[in-house]
Amino acid sequence: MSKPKKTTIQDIANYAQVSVGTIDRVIHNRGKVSPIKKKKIEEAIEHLNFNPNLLARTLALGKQFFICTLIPEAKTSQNYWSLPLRGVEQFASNYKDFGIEIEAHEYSLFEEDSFMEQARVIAEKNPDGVVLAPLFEKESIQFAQLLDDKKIPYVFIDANIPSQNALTYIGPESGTSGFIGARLLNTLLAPADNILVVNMAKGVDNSAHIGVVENGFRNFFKEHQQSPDRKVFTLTIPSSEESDIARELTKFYIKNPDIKGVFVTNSMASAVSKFHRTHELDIKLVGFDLVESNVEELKNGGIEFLISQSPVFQGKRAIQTLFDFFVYRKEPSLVQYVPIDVIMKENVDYYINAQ
Amino acid sequence: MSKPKKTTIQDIANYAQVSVGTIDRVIHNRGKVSPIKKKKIEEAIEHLNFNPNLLARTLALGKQFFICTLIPEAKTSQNYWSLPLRGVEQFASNYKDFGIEIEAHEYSLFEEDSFMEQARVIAEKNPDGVVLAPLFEKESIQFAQLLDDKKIPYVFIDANIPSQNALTYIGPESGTSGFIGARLLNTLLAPADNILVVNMAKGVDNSAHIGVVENGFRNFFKEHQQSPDRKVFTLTIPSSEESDIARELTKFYIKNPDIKGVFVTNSMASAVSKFHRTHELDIKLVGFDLVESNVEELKNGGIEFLISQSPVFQGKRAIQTLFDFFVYRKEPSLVQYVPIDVIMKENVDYYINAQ
DNA sequence: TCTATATTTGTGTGCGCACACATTTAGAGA
DNA sequence: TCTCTAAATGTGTGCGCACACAAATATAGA
Repeated sequence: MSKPKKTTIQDIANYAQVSVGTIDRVIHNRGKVSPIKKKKIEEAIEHLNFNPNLLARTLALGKQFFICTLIPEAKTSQNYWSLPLRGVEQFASNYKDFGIEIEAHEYSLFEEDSFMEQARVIAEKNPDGVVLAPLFEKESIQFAQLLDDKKIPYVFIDANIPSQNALTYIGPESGTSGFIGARLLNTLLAPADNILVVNMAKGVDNSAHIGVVENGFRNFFKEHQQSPDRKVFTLTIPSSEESDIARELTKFYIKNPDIKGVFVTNSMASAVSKFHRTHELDIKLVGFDLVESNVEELKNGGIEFLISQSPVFQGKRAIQTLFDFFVYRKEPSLVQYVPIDVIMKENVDYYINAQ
Repeated sequence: MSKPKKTTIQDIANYAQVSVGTIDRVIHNRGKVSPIKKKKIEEAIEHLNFNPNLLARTLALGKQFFICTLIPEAKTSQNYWSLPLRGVEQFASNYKDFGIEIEAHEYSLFEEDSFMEQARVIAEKNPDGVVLAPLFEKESIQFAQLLDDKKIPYVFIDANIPSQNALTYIGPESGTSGFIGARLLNTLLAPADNILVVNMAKGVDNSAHIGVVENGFRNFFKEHQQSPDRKVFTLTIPSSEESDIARELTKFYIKNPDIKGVFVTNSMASAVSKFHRTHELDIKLVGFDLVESNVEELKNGGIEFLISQSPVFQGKRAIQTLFDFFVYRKEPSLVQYVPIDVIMKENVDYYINAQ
């Protein structure tokens, strides 16, 4: 086996004729070093292509990084929000010897208070970093500012609030998700078929990104010539209970019996699909996220396409970004868009297995 | 910051009242240890939940892992085969301090000899592991058996030869790729539209996986009711030169002017697209791989869908599998299918950026 | 010129583990 | 009971680095 021995601090010391202590000083910019030796050392580093061994460094430092996550609760492993968490844990377990410690906190998507409470708990713990899914806009801004004050770096995942000072945003470009949804639905429909967009949110006002998705969806139809007969409706349901959804859909479809395609802007498309099947409605459906119930409906044909936004990857990347920031002092780019996957019956299993 | 100190060998030593040397013996199963102490130590390990610190272990061992890759040449960074290589290098650079060393070897997709020659070179170097894209079936089997003899573990990527003893196969389930291609093309066409499958290979006989893709494609139409008027043709072109392709297509389209959709089973869909555009043919096109020329045609509308098989991920995973095998003695599963991504104009940029 | 004090540089220890080697203990033979 | 050897266990060193502390050198003040 070829052994191209890595160059070590000691090699630099020999080459530059100084002791390792001095080298340490120039590497970390601490203490005083005479300009002459400093230059000599820098040359040696350059010449011998020295890169500190991260293992040895980490071992010597013995630092611990304590990171808290604050994302919606995932009651079962099939829930969407278990996926980013899985990514987080995957990375953390790979790097546990580097001293990464994760503490997961959850909030309810339907209770702003639960968000605030967990935010407070986290703030008291003074973590080294925070991973945040800022789905409640107002409360998230408050929390972000608190973290700013405490100089605790945080990253947003899944939804972005560009006005804040997050280290980075990792997630989809929401508008494009909507746009792609429109494109997919459009391939399934005749030119004049009517379309319905279904939003589910307690108050869309405090979850701006849903609006962004719908805008993206509508933009597709603005950009592409449409039959003047086609209409695109919106229905907002302030709940994600199946019974509520069924009631609102019934009400809507009675008034508008000619809907041929539906786009659901959150991960509850399965509820709509079940309604369609129950009432034997032949309506094409496009939704979001590979949660179990959606996958089931995808496989039985109730949903045509699901859009997935690399949830596991988001979690993984979030921790990695913080890790690189702590260990390498690497400043991430402000926005890290993730792949927007198009999932259908035929490729769904590969996604589930690969995560 | 909370500091849940990891338990170390020394902790075990104190708890079990033995020296670290003895613990080392039971952990690595070397030397003799009295049953009594052995049991005590095992209990301590269990009780204190001891996991050896991988950093310290790696540092102490100072081992180097030398891995060779043998995949088709990528003349430019835009070539498909630069992507798995990128994955390989990404992983290797992340883990360089763990002693991973990569040497990349290439062969020409049109010269079996170049494959054999590089195989020989690699064999002489006695690497610790090999990553192989076995696109020439006969030669790959030869090489695989040579590696078997030398007890050098190897992994297949992108294409599989199940009869061999590869540590694992990492890549798509090729049949499904074809099936998905069919599904996508089908959504774009009217029920009776005729379809053409284009293969490009010097000899399809020595590249079995192309046949598998086409079979998958045709299976879709067997499984789904078709108009009896629809015909699915196959055209095999023994070259990937644009001029050859144009000539063969001309010949074919003159005889069969009613083709409405084309499926190209390798990464050369762009050549077909250019032909279509030149001759103002309105034919829907589905192909493989995010190579630059394909992306261009995708964006200008000449290609409707591209199927991508996580090329970067494949490379990354290949090295990771070998690494885990060496370091943790982890036996991978025989087959690791990767996601089959559906790419269209709207989401293509996110893929390119995310890799 | 000789202290007293900055300034600059060098040395030693530990991080957690693997491994060679030293030391102790148990068992066999006389 | 004593010696000799094998079995069992303990100790010391190094991996490459960070950091506290010790040592050496330069500078200023008298």
